[in-house]
Amino acid sequence: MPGSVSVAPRLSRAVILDACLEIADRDGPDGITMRRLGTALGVDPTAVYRHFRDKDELLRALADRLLVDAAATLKPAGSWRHDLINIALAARSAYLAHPQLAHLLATVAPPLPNSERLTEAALGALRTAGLDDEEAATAYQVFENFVVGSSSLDALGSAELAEIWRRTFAVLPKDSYPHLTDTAPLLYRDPEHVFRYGLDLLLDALEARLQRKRDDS
Amino acid sequence: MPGSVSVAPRLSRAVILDACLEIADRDGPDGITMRRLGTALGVDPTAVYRHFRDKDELLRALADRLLVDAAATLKPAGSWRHDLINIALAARSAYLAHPQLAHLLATVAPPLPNSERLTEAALGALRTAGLDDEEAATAYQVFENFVVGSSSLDALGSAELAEIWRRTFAVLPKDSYPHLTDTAPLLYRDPEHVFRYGLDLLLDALEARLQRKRDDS
DNA sequence: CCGTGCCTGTCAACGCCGTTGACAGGCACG
DNA sequence: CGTGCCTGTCAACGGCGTTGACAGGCACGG
Repeated sequence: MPGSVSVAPRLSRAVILDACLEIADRDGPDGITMRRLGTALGVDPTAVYRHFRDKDELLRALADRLLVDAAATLKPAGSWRHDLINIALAARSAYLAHPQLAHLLATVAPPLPNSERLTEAALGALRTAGLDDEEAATAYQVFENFVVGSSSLDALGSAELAEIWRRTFAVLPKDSYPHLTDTAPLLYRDPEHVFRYGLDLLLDALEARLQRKRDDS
Repeated sequence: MPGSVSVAPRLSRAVILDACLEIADRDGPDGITMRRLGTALGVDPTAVYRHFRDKDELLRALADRLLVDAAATLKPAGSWRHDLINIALAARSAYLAHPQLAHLLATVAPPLPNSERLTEAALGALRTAGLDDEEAATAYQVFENFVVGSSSLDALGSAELAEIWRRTFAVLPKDSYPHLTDTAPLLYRDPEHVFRYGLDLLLDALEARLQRKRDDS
């Protein structure tokens, strides 16, 4: 009786991943459940196992899919600084497009083809800027940690959560927490601005180091 | 029959949290399960609910406990730069002491008293450095994102995982991934060094801004 | 034309999870 | 002595990921 008349139709990795995105956007990341996935697809939950070995592989594929757009928009911008900014913003937008899945991106193990393309571009920018391999590798990891860290933290911090923190801070005793009570209203207001500010700090410092290196020689 | 002779003994929040730490170190973060917790404590799993409303509150308490040591070692070091370095290292060590729980620290909602003490200290350092409230708040968030992001990413990246990434990179086609294949052996080798390098970059940039601001006036 | 075998979806079941509600014993206190 | 709270027990709920046996449809070789 079930699936009786169906002639050609069936699942595919793409269809399943689409359904995952819908569910994640609607129910949050923990809403992605084999059973719900089955219901959403009008299919027995275990049918998914014909296309993905297990939930882990499913989530890995989902993570890589999130980076497709980011990797696609990569174009050299003329200066290493602008290249890095573009890469950072592209990666960040992938994280924030589906905030519920950001943690996934930070967690997941290789291979993640589209992530590799972003890494390549960033490393290229740093090397053409003038850093030797050793320092380029180090600086890249700082860059990655900052972009991935900031973005996934921003993704899981909602406006409500920010409000909770501010309230918590505002209520602290003013004499033992003078700075916190003073600046509480200013915190967690504009993650985008914080991100740009931090990125500028990092790039400024890198430029200064390159300049100093040039002066030395 | 069970618990027959027991006169005084019982659970307490502290004992439960100790057991959580043991389990997490042994079985990973997902190993913290009410049932396993019960077994480890020689007690019915649901007994824990007499001390914590639910697992969420338990994990929040656990997260705050991880920060106790970090908050306890806070001492003004004489310069805002050293203060920030100390705060960063203290927070980082809390994350890395129980790597399995790092993600928890980044995720958990307030109140987290010991986290608030760290925030207060960092904000104080930035304000005494000479930043106005607005910029101090922004810079603090950059600082927080960098420290928390780097540390929790480092915590979940093991030596084996790093090796997997390096291998993945090394195998990529050299003509489309020239930079990645060149520098692959240098990546993910020494997170501690990367962290210090990144921290220095941020602090250098802040110092430069302060200097420029001083020159302007 | 038939038979064989793979591919894909179905179904029932396993063991784990967090959490609830009713229950029971021990202790403190009036 | 009685009362009531505090804490641990127990059975049960629904949901989870995953497995293995099963069934139908299609492609392909004889």
